[in-house]
Amino acid sequence: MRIGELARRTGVSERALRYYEDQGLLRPERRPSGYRVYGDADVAAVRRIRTLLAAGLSTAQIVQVLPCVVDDEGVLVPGCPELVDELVRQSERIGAAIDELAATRANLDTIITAHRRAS
DNA sequence: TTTCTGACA
DNA sequence: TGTCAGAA
Repeated sequence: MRIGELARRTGVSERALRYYEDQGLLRPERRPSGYRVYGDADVAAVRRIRTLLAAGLSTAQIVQVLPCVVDDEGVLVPGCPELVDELVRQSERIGAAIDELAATRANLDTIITAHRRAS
């Protein structure tokens, strides 16, 4: 199928699909016309890419992760142990970011409260 | 009509 | 990522 159909079947824009290729996430074949040709497997691949992206992984990480991830009714099961290691660190960084934001909000709320009481 | 590449009031 | 241009 060409990019238009893949876009419809995955709900991902053609622009994004070309971007994924630039990042090495997808490697469609090329027709002599230059048109990209995708296989049915790419529909699943795009879905995996989307969920990985939604999990906060960078395209660079996904390039390495993709080959070691296995299907399972929508849930992605990482196959490589090295990968799990990196994902754990990724999760820890998110946790740290959440803590920092919470602290920032606490400070902000203190200021807001002070303003209201002064008004 | 569809897709391609490159570029950005 | 959207979107527009200019070409195939």
